[in-house]
Amino acid sequence: MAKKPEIPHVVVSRLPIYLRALEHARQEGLTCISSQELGERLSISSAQIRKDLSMFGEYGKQGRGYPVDALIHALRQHLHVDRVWDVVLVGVGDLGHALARYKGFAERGFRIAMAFDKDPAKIGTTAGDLTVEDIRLLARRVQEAGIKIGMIATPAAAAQEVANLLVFAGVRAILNYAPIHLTVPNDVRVEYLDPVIPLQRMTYYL
Amino acid sequence: MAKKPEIPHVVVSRLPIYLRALEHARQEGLTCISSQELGERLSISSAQIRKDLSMFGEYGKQGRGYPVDALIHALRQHLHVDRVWDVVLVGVGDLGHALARYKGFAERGFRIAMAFDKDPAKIGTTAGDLTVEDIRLLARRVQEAGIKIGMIATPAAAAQEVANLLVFAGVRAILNYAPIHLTVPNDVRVEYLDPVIPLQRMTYYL
DNA sequence: GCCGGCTTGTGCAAATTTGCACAAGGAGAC
DNA sequence: GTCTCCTTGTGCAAATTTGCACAAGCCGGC
Repeated sequence: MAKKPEIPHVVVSRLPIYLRALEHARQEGLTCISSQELGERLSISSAQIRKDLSMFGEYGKQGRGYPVDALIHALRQHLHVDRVWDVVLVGVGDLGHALARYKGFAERGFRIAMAFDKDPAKIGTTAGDLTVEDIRLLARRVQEAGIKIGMIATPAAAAQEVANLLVFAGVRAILNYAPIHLTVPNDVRVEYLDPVIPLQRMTYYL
Repeated sequence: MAKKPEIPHVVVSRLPIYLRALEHARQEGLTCISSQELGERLSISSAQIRKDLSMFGEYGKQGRGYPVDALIHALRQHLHVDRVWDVVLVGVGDLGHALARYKGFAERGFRIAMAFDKDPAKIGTTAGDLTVEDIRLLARRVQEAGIKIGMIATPAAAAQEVANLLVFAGVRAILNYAPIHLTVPNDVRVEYLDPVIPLQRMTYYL
């Protein structure tokens, strides 16, 4: 299943956006949606959407558009979110707490299964419905649970070290809230969510 | 000052990343850094970095690299973060609180100047060092203060309405944490920070 | 002053990504 | 059944983005 060569990453990166929009459309009661309608909702050209979706199969019906339910199902399969992924959270400050309590993860296929911190004052306290554990236990706990996804919500100074630990524990995908670039092995993916970066991208145009 | 035609957005979008890395380098005491060194730190090719930077002027010195201080200064100017931007926060739930208390904004040129919510139970309470105000006062307050940047941390259902309100109040750049695409006029920029999107981008490869 | 070692800035080519435009095909009206 | 309307999937061309490779240039050592 060599996927990278087949599907360019730009396309993959748009799929979750399509999925989210389709789920909104379904909630509105739509059963079928055209690439044009979807494109207008997302400010993406309809040709782009058709070409992207055609890489995974012919889900559309000429004259009607795409059946919403079937397409949601197909996208979930391709994105591997037709299951629930356990996630490990590291760093339980303000942001970590907000993440632990955020309902949006569970609704869309992710479950924060464990939370770690290195501050003794935090260990043993609760975050959402989790008990914060000692980061020294992370490797074993994550390994045993087979968790593949980590979220880093620590200060920048600790982030690289935490990343190393996560990789060591078997994590293959990291969502990094800390404002720093992480260096990881090639087979580990990182996505960044430093809020200042998008702000600075916008001020360029102001 | 027609900037869009001159500098492609892909380039602009990398500048804040460079800036952040340069600030880290400076903290380490580096006064000069080569495109290769910077590229290795960011997993970006050195040619890419040289080409990006060359669009703004010739800051580099052959044989040595780029002077860190001068380049930071120049990037800040081009990104318009050589000043402090006031930001208005809408939605003071868990996430909104975390944002209001986050120190990283102030350190890098942004100040959350006001916070609004529509829940009467929250209005008047504090978030960080702000007092939460009634969203019905938003338009006037934001307009008077001349605030151009907004952050939306409300549930998805309210986000579009809030965006409309912000635009009406004169906001020209929106950072949207709600998991929904926003439709705004062409001269308004939006950046998205729904954490589930990057997670789903990564599970494709797991 | 001259030489060797690095690094920049950039012309050019390759690769990737987007968008146009249309043949093919399904659905409903009558 | 036939006709009309609408939308998909895609070949091809255009536009954008990346990367190579090298001349030009600065620095420190001798």
